[in-house]
Amino acid sequence: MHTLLIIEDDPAMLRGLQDNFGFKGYRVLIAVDGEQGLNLALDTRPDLIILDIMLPKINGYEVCRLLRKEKIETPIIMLTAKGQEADVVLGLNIGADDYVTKPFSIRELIARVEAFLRRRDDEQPTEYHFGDCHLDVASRVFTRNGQTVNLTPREFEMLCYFLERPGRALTRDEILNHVWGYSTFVTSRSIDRFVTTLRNKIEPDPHAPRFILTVREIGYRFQPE
Amino acid sequence: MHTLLIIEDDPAMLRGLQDNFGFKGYRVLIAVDGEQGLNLALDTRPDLIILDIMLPKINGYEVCRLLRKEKIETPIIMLTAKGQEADVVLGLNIGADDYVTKPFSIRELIARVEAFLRRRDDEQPTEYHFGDCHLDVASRVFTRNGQTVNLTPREFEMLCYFLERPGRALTRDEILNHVWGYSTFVTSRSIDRFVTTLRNKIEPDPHAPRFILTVREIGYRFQPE
DNA sequence: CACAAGTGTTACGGTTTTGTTACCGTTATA
DNA sequence: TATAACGGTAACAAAACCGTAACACTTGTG
Repeated sequence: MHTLLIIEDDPAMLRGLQDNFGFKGYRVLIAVDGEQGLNLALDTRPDLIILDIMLPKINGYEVCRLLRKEKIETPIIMLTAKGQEADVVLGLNIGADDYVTKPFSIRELIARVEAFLRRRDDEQPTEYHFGDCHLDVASRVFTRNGQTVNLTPREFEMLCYFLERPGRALTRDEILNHVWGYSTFVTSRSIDRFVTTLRNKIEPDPHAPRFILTVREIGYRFQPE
Repeated sequence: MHTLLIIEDDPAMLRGLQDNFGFKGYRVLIAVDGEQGLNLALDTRPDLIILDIMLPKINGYEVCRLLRKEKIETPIIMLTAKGQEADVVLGLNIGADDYVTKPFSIRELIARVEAFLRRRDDEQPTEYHFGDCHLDVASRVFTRNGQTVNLTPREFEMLCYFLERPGRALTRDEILNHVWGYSTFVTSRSIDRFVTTLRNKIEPDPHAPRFILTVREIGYRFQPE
């Protein structure tokens, strides 16, 4: 499931977008001003951001610029009012990926959103290989040496999360947020436990891990081949 | 040959559409108000619906919504007058597949219609085999070992849905949306119940399922051979 | 009307999964 | 080397999850 962040202060517009995308099966997060939007984007790392330009507190351009400054590369579609063509150019320079001019057809917006996500999905494969392991996200099947090995839901999510970010040290907080969700009260020690069980299932030698490496004081890092 | 249903009250427009699509070799059904259109759609199950928004008796939005509520997944292309779009369409979860804004070029409309029909034809096989089972979608007949076995409507829809997406883990929400429709309040536990009865009808050993596999926390997966 | 078939909910029970805790070895630091 | 912080892991209790039988409700039919 994809997560969208919509940053928009007009209640009617917001409601419409929220309903339509919700109906389409997206998880929709909303923010009604720039500051809130910025924080939410940083915390939750949505798959795509729909960003109005006219916003209280921090305007859309600024939000966009700050996000890019933080190396957030999430696709951003900006909503511009009619006649702001010059702004469009500005927006694209700032790092937005696309813009849609109000009033727009919801179909068109949905089409563009889906185009981005499809592209992203193509880039982010639904299959991963490492060692003698193979993980198919769509069918949720994990095999090792051709034998399917059962991963529990948590284990599966965690492995996916690692595989999506190979080579990066992931903090326990990041892992918690992505695997457990944004509002749990789970101890970070639980992560360690799951890492152990995961290692038992995927590592050639679980006591001398080769794929899931510990980063002391930080968390873990998935090291491809 | 494909059947089109055109729901449109303006005689001139209707005439034009009817002629053009007739000329292109489609079977064209027409309705001049929402009520008639709705009934015709339910009775005849056309391959695609062209639906005007401004209609006597029941307006286009409502027709669209009611059709979706009845789990009719026929592609619907809506004809909107200029300026009707953003606000109204945004606020409603109507479920149309495409919009064309009047005035439009008939060529464009034809192109879109054909795009939908082509896509649909590519996607939809009408027969499936697995194990000693055979399902014929068109005639709605299911046989096992040559013996026809009665599937209830719900069971049938669900099996079809599984067969259309072999090997993929389907979430309960996806199943609900496709088998029960988009606006029901059916508990996802009901899915489980139907899976049980389906398994009893199609599995060699219902207690150790081979085709309909459980994907914990997610839903089910149909595993071909 | 009685009856049968289909559908959706509920509740029970077995199984799996999950989160915490405690104990222990390892590592960084003074 | 002593100490403290940190991560690995076994064990356990609680929770979540799914299969399924039982029941109630609706609808269609003779």
